[in-house]
Amino acid sequence: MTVRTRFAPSPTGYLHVGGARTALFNFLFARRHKGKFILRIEDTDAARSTDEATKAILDGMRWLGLDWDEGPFFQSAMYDEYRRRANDLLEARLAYRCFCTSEELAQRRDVAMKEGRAPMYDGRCRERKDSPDKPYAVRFKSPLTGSTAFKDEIKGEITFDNSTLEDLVILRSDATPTYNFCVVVDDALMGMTHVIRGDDHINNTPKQILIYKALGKPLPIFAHVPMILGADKTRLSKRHGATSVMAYKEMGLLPHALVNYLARLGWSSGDQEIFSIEELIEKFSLENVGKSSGVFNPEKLTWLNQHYIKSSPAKELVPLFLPFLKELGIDGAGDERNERIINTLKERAKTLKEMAFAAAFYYTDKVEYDKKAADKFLLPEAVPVFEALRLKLSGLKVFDAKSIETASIALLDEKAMKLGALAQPVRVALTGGTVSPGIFEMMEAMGQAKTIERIEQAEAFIRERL
RNA sequence: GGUCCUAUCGUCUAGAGGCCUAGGACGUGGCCCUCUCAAGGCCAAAACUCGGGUUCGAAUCCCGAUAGGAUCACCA
Repeated sequence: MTVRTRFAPSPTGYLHVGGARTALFNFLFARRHKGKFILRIEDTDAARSTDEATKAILDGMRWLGLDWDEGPFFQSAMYDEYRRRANDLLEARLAYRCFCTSEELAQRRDVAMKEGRAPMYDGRCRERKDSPDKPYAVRFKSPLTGSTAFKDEIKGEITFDNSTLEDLVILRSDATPTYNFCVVVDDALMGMTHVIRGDDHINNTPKQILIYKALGKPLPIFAHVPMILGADKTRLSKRHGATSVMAYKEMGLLPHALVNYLARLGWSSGDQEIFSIEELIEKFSLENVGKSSGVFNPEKLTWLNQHYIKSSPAKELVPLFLPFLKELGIDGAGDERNERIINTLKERAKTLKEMAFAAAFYYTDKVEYDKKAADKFLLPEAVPVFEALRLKLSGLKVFDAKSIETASIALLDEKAMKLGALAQPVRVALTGGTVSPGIFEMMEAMGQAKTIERIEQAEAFIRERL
């Protein structure tokens, strides 16, 4: 039997990191077993579901590279099917009509809570023979005795006493189906072999198993993935910083960095930290998913991002980098220096956004000098050095880091200077500040004409200040 | 409150009864390298929640306590 997994978000907001990890695990598991990964949108809550949310989720999935093989399917398009199945259960007396109103139910719940009892539906409509001409909901008839157990692929054997399971509503009084029913009908009809989802669904599982049985459908294998927590060990939320997948895109993260991070949050393969997507697919297994919840750690994510920026060819980084440059008002598209520029910055940028920020000086016409930097390094005694350097540089036929370095060292020898005495003033002349890539590689990336022009500008600046 | 799940460095984790003086990674501190900043290299501090069993032997198995978390809708 070919493996079929699914990711089934409800379109009530953006794709958050928890959902993304669930999607990733489903994706990896399906790919690992050469199966299918299906996307299904659970939009049975008409009031809270939006098209924007659906689009945001799809965008997030695509950005992460979690390609689905079938779907997206929408539950809202399958209402007739759910109703048909609910009626089948009604006819088979595996479900019944409940005429209690929401108000009555709420009131009984309050009383139960007050008296310290479990706020469960008391089943009073279970054996009703009359059928008043009133609106009704359809309730699933849950067994009163015995227990329901399943073997979770991650958590192991889990058992529930049926007496703790209530008769849940499967069709509301407006004839719309409810979640626990839809999931089962869909997963059964779509032939899911593995249901991999957050462990907040563990408590729903026995109810769903009972419905599978009532429907006469085979059970899938269940795997409940632990939650992702914030630094204070409570459920991850906006309080803990960005939770939206796309927010990480905007911060300048590489999608694979997030994928790698998410994969390692709750899953491991020995001591390995860095995984290509192929390795993830090859090595992923449910048995290596941990049982306990994990804290989302932005620092480690950043480290991975830095790692991938560092090790990606500049060529691949260019198209990802340009939009961030654009945000700074710089259109770098088509600049043939882009790859060289990125190469000078790759090792010192944690994010693409940071990289764009650090790269801005390469593209501007004139640098603005940082006050402190200029005061310290753009001094009169630098002028003759700048002039000499300029002369050397303009004589270079090949303007690469190596030649520039050779020429510069020669100059230092002539002037009996140390490199340190040259580097900082040049750095300020070229970038306006005191922090930058190494000056030789930087000059190469900047280009001969522009480098010389900047040194001239610095000389002019110093003269003006005299 | 009922039910369910979980418990190794601050964090992510390795660990499938002796290979554990508990390993790796992020972060932190120190040193080295060095034209600034990074990157890199080396070193360091840092954990088996507690209590009972089982066993010749337990981080690993069992029970209990404690602590966290999840869930209890005509939401998904």
